[in-house]
Amino acid sequence: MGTPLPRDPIADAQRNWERHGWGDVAAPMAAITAIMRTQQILLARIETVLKPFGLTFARYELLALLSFARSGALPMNKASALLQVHPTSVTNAVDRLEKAALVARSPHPTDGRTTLIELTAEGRTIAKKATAALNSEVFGKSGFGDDDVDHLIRVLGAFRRDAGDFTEE
Amino acid sequence: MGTPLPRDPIADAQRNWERHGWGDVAAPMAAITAIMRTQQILLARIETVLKPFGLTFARYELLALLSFARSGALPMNKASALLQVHPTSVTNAVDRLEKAALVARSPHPTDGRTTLIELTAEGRTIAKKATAALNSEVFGKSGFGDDDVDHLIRVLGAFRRDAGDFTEE
DNA sequence: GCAATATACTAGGACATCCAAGGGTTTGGA
DNA sequence: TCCAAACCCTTGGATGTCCTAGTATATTGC
Repeated sequence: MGTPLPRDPIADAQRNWERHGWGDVAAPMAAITAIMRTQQILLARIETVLKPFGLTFARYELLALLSFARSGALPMNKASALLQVHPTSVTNAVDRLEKAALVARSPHPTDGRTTLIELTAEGRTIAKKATAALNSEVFGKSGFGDDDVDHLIRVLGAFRRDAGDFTEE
Repeated sequence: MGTPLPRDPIADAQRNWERHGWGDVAAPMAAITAIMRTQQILLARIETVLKPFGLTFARYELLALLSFARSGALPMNKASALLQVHPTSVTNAVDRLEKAALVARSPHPTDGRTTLIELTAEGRTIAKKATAALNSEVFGKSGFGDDDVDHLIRVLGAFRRDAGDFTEE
């Protein structure tokens, strides 16, 4: 946080790994560490853009997901699966979004265990505005070249598939 | 969390973006979302490997950093800068590592504002063992091909530089 | 049909991250 | 010299993530 470092700390770490005889895994270590740090930077940008809307990334993701659902509503367990987060994280996000009147809980018509989450009118409006802001301020200014974007999607997609996120494609 | 999805949720999101007329930023959105999810998967793997050592990734990073320091000690603000996290996060990590007797705080010899963090003998031992475990269980099995690793390092390195992480190189 | 198993959500706890503020130490300009 | 500004660390608060249990509802199998 703060001023730029004179040198890339991850490149330094990679050199340290090599110097200690772990040259065979130094590069993957550096790549993985770079992914962790890049995520941190991107998350900070996203949170900055969402803050004026009273949203965090976790809450925005849920809103965006709901806004694309055919019926406009989803069971919590479905949201948990699609967002790939723990069910309790969804409960947490829904609690806060409900308090902000952006979503509403309703009982599932046939399964008493299930709770449906539904966008309110205001939730839909906020979702649309927040998406527009993210598109113009973050996704539209990622700094990645088109080729790099394609490469990232392909490589990370294969990684996620191998990790068990999904099966097809 | 749990069973694989039948389809890639990020690819679905990308299609939704395109369907709503945001085709110009759909690909970067997908790439960024993939980075977020990949980080989540990698972090989970890392935490699993570190758990037997009583470490989290944040604490491990600090131990590893100290183990490469010439003097074996670093000021907290230096650690904060190199790890690229908020100073309070370092305070938090040091508190817990100190409680586990893996590091020790000591006053800076000439600057009364600064606190030095130093590895204990046990801290050094644990750091070495944890590094070996991560090397064999995570970095050595990343699933990324050599070319992909090089590409990630290069592309994410440029991104981090542009984001202001560091200057040279 | 009823008990055993499985599923869905929530409550409580451990950790991590950041921000805002506060108290102590140094530095630097008037 | 001396006080304001800058710097360093810690505390307290808000969020998010996960895990472990616990409660309620469904489904399955005998």
